[in-house]
Amino acid sequence: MISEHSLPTPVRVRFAPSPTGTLHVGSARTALYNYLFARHQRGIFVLRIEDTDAARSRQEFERSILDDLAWLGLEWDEGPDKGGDLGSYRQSERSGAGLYSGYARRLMDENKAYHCFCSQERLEELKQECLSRNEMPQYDRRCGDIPRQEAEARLAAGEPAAIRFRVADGEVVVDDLIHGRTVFPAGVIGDFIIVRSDGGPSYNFAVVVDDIDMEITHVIRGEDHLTNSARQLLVYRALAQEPPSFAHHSLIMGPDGGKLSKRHGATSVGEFRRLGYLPAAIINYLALLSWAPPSGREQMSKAEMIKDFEIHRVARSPAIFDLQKLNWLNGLHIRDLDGEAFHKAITPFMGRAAGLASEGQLAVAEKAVQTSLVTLADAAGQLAAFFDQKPLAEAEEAAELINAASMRVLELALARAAALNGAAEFNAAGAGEEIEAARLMLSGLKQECRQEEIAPKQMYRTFRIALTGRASGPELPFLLAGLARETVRQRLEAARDFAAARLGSKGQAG
RNA sequence: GCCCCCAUCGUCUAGUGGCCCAGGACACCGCCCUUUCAAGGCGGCGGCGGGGAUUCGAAUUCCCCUGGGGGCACCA
Repeated sequence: MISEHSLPTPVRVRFAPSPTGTLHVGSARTALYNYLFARHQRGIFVLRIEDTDAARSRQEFERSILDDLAWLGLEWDEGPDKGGDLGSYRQSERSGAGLYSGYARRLMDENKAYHCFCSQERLEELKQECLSRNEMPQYDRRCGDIPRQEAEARLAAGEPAAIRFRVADGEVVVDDLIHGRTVFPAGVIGDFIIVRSDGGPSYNFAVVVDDIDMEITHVIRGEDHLTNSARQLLVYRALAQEPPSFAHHSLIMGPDGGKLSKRHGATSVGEFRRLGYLPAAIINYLALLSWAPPSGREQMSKAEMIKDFEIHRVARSPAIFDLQKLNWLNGLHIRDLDGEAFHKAITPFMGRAAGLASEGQLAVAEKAVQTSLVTLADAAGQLAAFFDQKPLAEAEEAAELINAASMRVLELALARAAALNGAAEFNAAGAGEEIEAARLMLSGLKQECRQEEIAPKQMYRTFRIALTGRASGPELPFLLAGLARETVRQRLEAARDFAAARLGSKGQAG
């Protein structure tokens, strides 16, 4: 038994997205598992861009994928923007440098690959034939026995040709770190293309060459690649190279059990970012989607995940994406942020509040919402009380102000409000003290009301409605500290006058 | 259709033959705390897909069925 610590080769893993779209949460999870595995083993995490599909690849997608990965905190050690000793990390550049052709020539020379001149149309017919015979579609090897000289001649004459890998009979065993041993009969695989007729390497070929050149030791990717792994294993064998270890994790499903797609809501990292999710919560949730540490802990920091992550503990079955649990974790991580970090995180979501408010007011508002947010984007709604007072005449709740007790509360409150500092008069550093002062003022007022036999509940409710025109919102001490002293006075007076007017007319009518 | 993978509460999971008439978390419901809404605390509801076999004993091993997922490109 060899212990992990005595493994001679340093672990090298890679995340290899193709820049044909933005970073999906499924891909992000693949990246995360690679990252956690690498960091746990003190290995190297490589980022490689698989852009051999020139028609679909776009520069802007590459940039956005890099952005999202960085935002998630999955730093890579080698990559297209960072460089590294083992070559270019963009397949298009590697192809341009001729890195694949040498390997392809070698396979040709050893008769392990051959030129295929079949047309797209013939291939399509072949597929339909197989299907109609209830067989797994595969190439019939028509070009497999064309003599080398004849092939060269046709090539020289300008006939387009792809290069196919000759799949030998037998079986292919994928030894998987998560699934264990799975066996594919080679017969069902069929000779696959390794070099397209345009000269570019196909996926299954480029990946193997890159992984060899980049000395990748472990390939961690989604289960949708299981059959690709079988093909790639064949290429390693043909090239007489030691293959890496494989691990295929399950895929993420939508709530209805089907493939996770846009109709289920947000699916890309960028969308979650804009919706107000914290990167810490996203990677925490994604990790939990099919992995659990021995401790059973749910909320974890990145460092804790790195410490505990072990690939063999990743579950084998598909996992359904559960937004509610992500929401729960997001709330926990928001609450865990210290003042400065929360300020940084929430600022982009403060909307017009940021421009409207003083530094002191902003500081109070932030303290007021941090304990109750699910997403950062929820802040705007919760902050409305600070900035949009519903006119009392329009507020249904204002009816509760029209009675003697409420009037009395407003009088007493008005008398004490003068002693308060409003947020216009202090800065962020003083926010805590002012909130405390507001708390004190409220408890004094409560005592006073008690003596006059007014229930605290009524006092608080009256106060709240008078200040905001609403029955719910941030805690009163925050509201009091967060509004300018002058605003507090005006609103209390307006409420008193409002109530007095209705009470008076009511009296006259009766 | 063929090949491969998977199968514990609604959801994510713990569980590697006896510690499990199955534990935790989210969600849901109730109670408590409380100036509102949250948060927090406490409690409740709820599951080993079915059938065989092995065994003194099976969620755990094997087989079959069923169900779900993935793959079957000159896409990655």
